[in-house]
Amino acid sequence: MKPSVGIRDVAQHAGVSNATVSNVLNRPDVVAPATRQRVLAAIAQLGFVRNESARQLRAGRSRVLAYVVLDAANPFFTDVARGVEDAAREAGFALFLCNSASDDGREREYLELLHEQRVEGILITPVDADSARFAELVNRGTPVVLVDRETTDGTRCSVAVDDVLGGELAVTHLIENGHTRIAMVGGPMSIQQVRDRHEGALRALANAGLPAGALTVLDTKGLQVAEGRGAERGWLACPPRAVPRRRSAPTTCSRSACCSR
Amino acid sequence: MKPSVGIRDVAQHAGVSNATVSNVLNRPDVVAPATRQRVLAAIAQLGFVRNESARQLRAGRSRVLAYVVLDAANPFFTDVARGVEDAAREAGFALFLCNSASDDGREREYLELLHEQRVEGILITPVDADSARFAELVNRGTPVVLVDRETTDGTRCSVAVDDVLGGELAVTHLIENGHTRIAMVGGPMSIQQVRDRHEGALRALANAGLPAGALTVLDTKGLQVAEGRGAERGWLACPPRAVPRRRSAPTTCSRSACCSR
DNA sequence: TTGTATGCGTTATCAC
DNA sequence: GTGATAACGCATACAA
Repeated sequence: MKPSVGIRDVAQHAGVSNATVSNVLNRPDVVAPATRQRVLAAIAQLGFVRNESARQLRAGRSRVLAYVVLDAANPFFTDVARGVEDAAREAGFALFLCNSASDDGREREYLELLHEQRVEGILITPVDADSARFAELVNRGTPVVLVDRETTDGTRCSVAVDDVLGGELAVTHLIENGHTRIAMVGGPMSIQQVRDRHEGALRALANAGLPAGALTVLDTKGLQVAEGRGAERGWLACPPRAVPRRRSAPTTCSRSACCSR
Repeated sequence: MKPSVGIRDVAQHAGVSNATVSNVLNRPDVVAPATRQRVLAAIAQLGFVRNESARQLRAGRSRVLAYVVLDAANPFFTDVARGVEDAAREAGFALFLCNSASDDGREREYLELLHEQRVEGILITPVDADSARFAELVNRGTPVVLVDRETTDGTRCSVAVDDVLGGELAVTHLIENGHTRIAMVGGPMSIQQVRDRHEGALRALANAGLPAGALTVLDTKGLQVAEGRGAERGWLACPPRAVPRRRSAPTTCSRSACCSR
């Protein structure tokens, strides 16, 4: 266990000042190529690793985002997480995943932790979208985005799949292929997303001038009667790939009807 | 966006010194109940949230662990993650989940980030268990535990399911119930875990004095031929519940043969 | 029991 | 292009 090598050690080893080392770390272009090489060599040789705590304390920023998922075992959320991660990476941010496991206490603890860590932003699929907790964070200056959830007053940032549009697209597709007797398999209707898809399906029928009776709804009550882990966790196997982008232009998901979340 | 309220603001608002505030935060027992209440009130009123960067910089510790999973969408890993999280919580640590997505580059980036963050310990199911990366971390003083993987020289810490024992238990169970013609459905044999289970199955037969021929192996080549997301991700649906504890006393998993990882 | 003073490792502002 | 130096916010001896 090496006695933590700092920026000063590197500086000394390279025969420069600590400021120069900091510069090759943060603004490599401002330091002479020769010295830069020397410093980089010293860094490699000493195995220096920048202390983020100190950096963050001084610099203010953290280059870290967090996504608090409702259930790390739900494929929907892991898919979204994957997309979030990709986007974060591209923007030069790292992503920490936290699993509230649908537990309000855990969620609170994680948000507190993330707040203390001063992460740059938080994505969350909350246990309760209307929780007062988010206001505090936002007031402190930490952006919070609700994922696949909305506050009832619609006052907070959120991204979500447009399930109405999803249902509409699916049924429109069938209609365009000449089908006139269509079944919607899904449920239970107590789930907002399922209701939305149903609404979309009906809208598609209306658009095509078909009677509402053309749609047979098969309520699977999936979440209640299915057995095994899936049911326990509140989902059934399904492979949606689309990841929501922003509120104003929701991504459509042609398979939206397959996933409970 | 409030102008970040610090420990000094709290102190002033409570009419005490910053040291006292720090004490009620870290050693509440050492400060007089009256002042403690006053400080706590000030904290609540001002909405003070301790800056972990500063705390960590000064204190050295971070109270954060990390688990780098190979595939956040694989139920096996989410199950393990859940167990890790529970244990971490109980010990007063928070857990950050990172998803390498079986990508060596991502894994490297996350380890670097975690190193910079000076997390207290790292659990990881690595892309390559023999990677030289772990030595660096361990040298620096960050404990690293391999999950469900081992180095070929067995030199590094690891926790893993004892698949040999799993296979043995499963087949022994069948034998004890009077079965003599047994089939093992699983594969491909190129996977270490599958081979281990097979070995365990054979051992069970031997123990019972049955010929090896009593076991029919049905190699499903699951990971290669299965279609859809599961295959893509390298797993098939399965519900193991057991979580490995420590190396010396591996948890048995009666369903171990159902999950590829 | 509480206050004063110092330093953690880094970044940023200046002179040089 | 580079070096000295002052914060950042908190924890902790040590003094009061």
